[in-house]
Amino acid sequence: MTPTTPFPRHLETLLRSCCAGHHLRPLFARLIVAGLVRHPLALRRLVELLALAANHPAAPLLARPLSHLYFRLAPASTTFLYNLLIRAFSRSRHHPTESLVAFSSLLRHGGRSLPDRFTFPFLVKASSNLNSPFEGQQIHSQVLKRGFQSDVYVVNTFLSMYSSFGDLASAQKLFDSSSEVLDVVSWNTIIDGYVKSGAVEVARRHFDEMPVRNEVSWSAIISGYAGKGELDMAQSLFDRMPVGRNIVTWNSMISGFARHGLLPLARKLFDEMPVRNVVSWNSMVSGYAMNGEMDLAMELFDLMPERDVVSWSCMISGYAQINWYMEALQIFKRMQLESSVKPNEVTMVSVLSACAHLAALDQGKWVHAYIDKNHMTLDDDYNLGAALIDMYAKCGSMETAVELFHALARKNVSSWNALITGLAINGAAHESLEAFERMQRSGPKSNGITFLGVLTACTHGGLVDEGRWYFENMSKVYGVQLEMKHYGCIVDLLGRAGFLEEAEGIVRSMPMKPDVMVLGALLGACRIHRDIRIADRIRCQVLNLKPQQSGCHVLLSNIYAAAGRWDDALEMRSLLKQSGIRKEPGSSSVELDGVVYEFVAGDCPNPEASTVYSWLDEMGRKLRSLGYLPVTEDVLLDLDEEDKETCLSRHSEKLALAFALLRATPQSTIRIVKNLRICGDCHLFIRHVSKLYPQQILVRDRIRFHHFKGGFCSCKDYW
DNA sequence: TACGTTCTGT
Repeated sequence: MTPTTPFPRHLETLLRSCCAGHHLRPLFARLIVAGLVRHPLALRRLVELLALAANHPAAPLLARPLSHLYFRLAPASTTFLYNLLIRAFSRSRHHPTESLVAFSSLLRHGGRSLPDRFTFPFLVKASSNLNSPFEGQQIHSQVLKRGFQSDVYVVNTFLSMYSSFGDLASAQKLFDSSSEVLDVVSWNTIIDGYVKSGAVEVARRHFDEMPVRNEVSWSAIISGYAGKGELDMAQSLFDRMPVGRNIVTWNSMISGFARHGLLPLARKLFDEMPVRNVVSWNSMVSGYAMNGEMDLAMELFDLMPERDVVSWSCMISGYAQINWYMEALQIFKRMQLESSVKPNEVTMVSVLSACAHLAALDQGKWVHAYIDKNHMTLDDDYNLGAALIDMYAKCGSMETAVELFHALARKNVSSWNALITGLAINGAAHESLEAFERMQRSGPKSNGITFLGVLTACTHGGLVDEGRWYFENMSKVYGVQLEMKHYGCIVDLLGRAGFLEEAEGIVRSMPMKPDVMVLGALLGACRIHRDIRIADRIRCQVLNLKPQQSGCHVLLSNIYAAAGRWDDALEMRSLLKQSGIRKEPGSSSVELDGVVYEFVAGDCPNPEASTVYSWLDEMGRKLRSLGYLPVTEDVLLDLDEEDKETCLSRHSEKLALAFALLRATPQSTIRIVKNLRICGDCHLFIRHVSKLYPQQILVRDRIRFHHFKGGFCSCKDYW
């Protein structure tokens, strides 16, 4: 069949007008019936359509059957068509593997068609997307067999591939053995490879040695120094660039300054630069966001002439990082309402994290549906799967989280970690440890975060011996290095269980200086067990901490207050005041019909206030007649008993509970999230309330979950 | 068809 074979006009029109959607299959059927499916015109258009299909939302459904259909026709096709196909799939987020399948089909069935110099770059792109060094090496050996070693395009392609895998040894080997053909792109590629793997000095040696430099060489080495925080060096290279500085070098400098907290310098460059693009704006906005300066970030964001998905993601993750989760979700909402920019995987990870922290299950489910509808993959490098598991776990829907985990095609460390941690915070300590053991047998190697989950499980289950064992064997048996956070966990575990001296011993023998979390865990234990001696002993260390985090000072003050040492308590408070730090106010949130409502202690938003207060008062009376006695010993102000009770009855979690119960249907589950730890009285109160109401009540505090039902709590009153 | 800048979290 040749291009001159007549092709019916109506089929040709159909072929041209067909777009990569569901019409492809019927079109195929008609071509087969007409005996024209191998016609060069049909094949060419077919591959173009496949190329479209590869990025089409329906691609996961279409791409595979279509490509298989295509392979049946393979003997008739040319290298050119194969390359089109390979390129189509190499760009596909969903099926980069199909590229490799197409390649091996070309090798097997290509007949006289052989891979050419254009075949390999696409293949390499696919294998980089797959993060598959093995396939990459296979392809490289094919290249060597077919004598492309003197083609500089092909060489550069593989240099870039090895660099992207972080395999600088192979890259360097190829570089050295290709010295005849190297061009400036080869040099730039290997320089960037070293920069990306953190070896700026090696990159610099190549940079100094290279015969000819272009703008890209300069921006690569500058971004190397800027990214590492060697900003003086970056600046001096930037100042003496012989070829014209371009936007990319300016942007590298801005982001270098910004990500190392030198915001005024970054801003100065940003203001001075002659032309800005969206990346310049994003670098500046993300600099502010990364450093917690969300007001400035927002100010600039609002001024942006155009915003892309990165701009929006910066703002969302920025708010999430300073724990302003409601604001993060609001920005996401704004993104959907006022822009045509589509969220990507990174956006979704940040949004899910915000939903998780707010226990905003309805919104989390919406995001899940969106991810499915847009065929985002759950097991890629962004760990969307882990983010979803984490979201469901933190919303108390552990069953869904577990189902999701099992449904994941590829499970990596993050997915296992999300499962283990999820089970741990939901009080399923044994299941969590079982999951960990399964992971050892048949899963990926565990990392530091895995052990945070394991130790958390032990803490919440009161499994002191197990916790000790895992802590002691973490590095010996599992080869995972102990970090500050693990010390925090073990101190919490031992302290909570009453082994305060042992916990204190660990704090004293730590190889690093204990941080807020570690000392806070010990102080928390002192508070639970009313141990004022240890609190006194570590008081100095606490006061030496950077005062930014008020948590420890507040805890100390509370410990003194609980022991009746009001003077010491006041001293702590005034210390806090002097340094201008404010205690993080207790707040709780609850989601109803997809809307998150937030409550601060003693302050219920109108118009519900009076109903909420009278419900609480009435409930307090009712419960007291059923045996509930307010736990006033945790009230840390110097008040008389009655005032203490009033103070308790306005705690934020009680306000949220009242608000939710007043509106909820009997079938609903009430999810309350508190930013601090639930207090003893609220815990007791809610346990009693759960006897009177059919709804399942979940309270997630800073530490863990409490599932209340029928007068009991899943934590068995141990927390 | 190959090289440089911006966004994830546990």
